[in-house]
Amino acid sequence: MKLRIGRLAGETGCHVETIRFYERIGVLPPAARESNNYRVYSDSHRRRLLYIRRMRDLGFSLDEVRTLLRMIGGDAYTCAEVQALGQEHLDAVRNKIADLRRVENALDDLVGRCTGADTPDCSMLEALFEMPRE
Amino acid sequence: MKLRIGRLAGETGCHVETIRFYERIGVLPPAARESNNYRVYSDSHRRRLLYIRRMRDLGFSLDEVRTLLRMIGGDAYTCAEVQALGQEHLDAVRNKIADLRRVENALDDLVGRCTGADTPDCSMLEALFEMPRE
DNA sequence: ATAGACCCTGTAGTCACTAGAGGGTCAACA
DNA sequence: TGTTGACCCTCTAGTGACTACAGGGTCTAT
Ligand SMILES: [Zn+2]
Ligand SMILES: [Zn+2]
Ligand SMILES: [Zn+2]
Ligand SMILES: [Zn+2]
Repeated sequence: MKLRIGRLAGETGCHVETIRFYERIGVLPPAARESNNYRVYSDSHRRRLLYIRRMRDLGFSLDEVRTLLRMIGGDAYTCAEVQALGQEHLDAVRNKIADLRRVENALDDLVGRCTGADTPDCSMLEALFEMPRE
Repeated sequence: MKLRIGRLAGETGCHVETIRFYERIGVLPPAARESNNYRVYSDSHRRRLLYIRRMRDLGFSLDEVRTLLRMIGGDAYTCAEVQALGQEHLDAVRNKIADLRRVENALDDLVGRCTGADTPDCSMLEALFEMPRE
C-alpha cells in the first residue's frame, strides 16, 4: 500500500533518480513524507508513474505526457483530441523510421564495399569522401 | 579558394555556429585568421567539413567521426577496422528501427481504438492505463 | 560500534547542437 | 559624413530526458 522510493522504482522499472526528477519537473505530484523526510507513495502514485512510463516507452515526449495527464485530470477532453495527439505522434514515428531506413540502406551499401582486408585502403572511406550530401 | 565562415556554411549546408562548435571541440582544425580576426578556410577545410557532415547524416556520433578522422589522418588503419566500425553502427541503426517498429505497431493499435467522437471517453486512454510494460 | 542498505538535497554532466547578448568590421548609399 | 545592413567575433546558457556524483542523514543487523 505505502511504499518508499526504492520499492516504487523496483515495481515500475525505473530509476530512483528518475522518480525524483519527475517530481521536480512536475509530472509526478510531490510525495508525502515520513518523519525522517523519506518519500512515501500510495497506489495512485504507482499507477500514475506506470502510466507515464508506458507513454515514454511509446516515445511520447514529457510535454506530450503532461498534456495527456492534464486532459485526463481535468476530464475536459474528447476522444478526437486524444486521437489527434496519438496520430500526430504516430506520423512522427513513421517519419523517423523512414529516415533510418534511408540511413540503413546507405550504410549497408558502404559497409558492403569493404573487403575486410588488413590493408589501409578502404573503399568505404573513399565512397564517403565522394558521396553527395542530403 | 579562400572563403569565410558564412560562405563555407552555405556551401556545406551547415550553420555558422556549428562550424565554430566543431572547431571548439576539435573535429575541425582551427581556421587561419584574417587581420580582422575573421576565420578563413581553404579547400581542405571544406572537404573535411563535408566529410564530417556526411558521417553525421549517416548517424555516426561525433566520437565515431573523430575516430575515423584520426584513422585517416594517421593512415594507420585497415579496411577491416573501418568495416567493423561501420557494421557496428549499422547494427545499432537496425536495432533502433526494430524498436521504432514495435512502437509503431503499438501506437497504430492504440490510435485505431479511437472513435474520434466529441465525447470524453476514449478507449486509447483506457488501453494505455491497462497496458503491460516493456 | 560499525557496516551496509537505504534515503535526502543540490549540482553538474551527457549529446549535438542552437540561440542570444554584446560587441567589432566593412562596403555601399544618401 | 553618417548610417544602415550584412557580415564577423567571443562567451554563456539553453535544449530533453535523464544520469551521476558529492556530501550528507537514517535505520537495521551483526
Ligand atoms: Zn510525439
Ligand atoms: Zn573498408
Ligand atoms: Zn554509431
Ligand atoms: Zn480516443
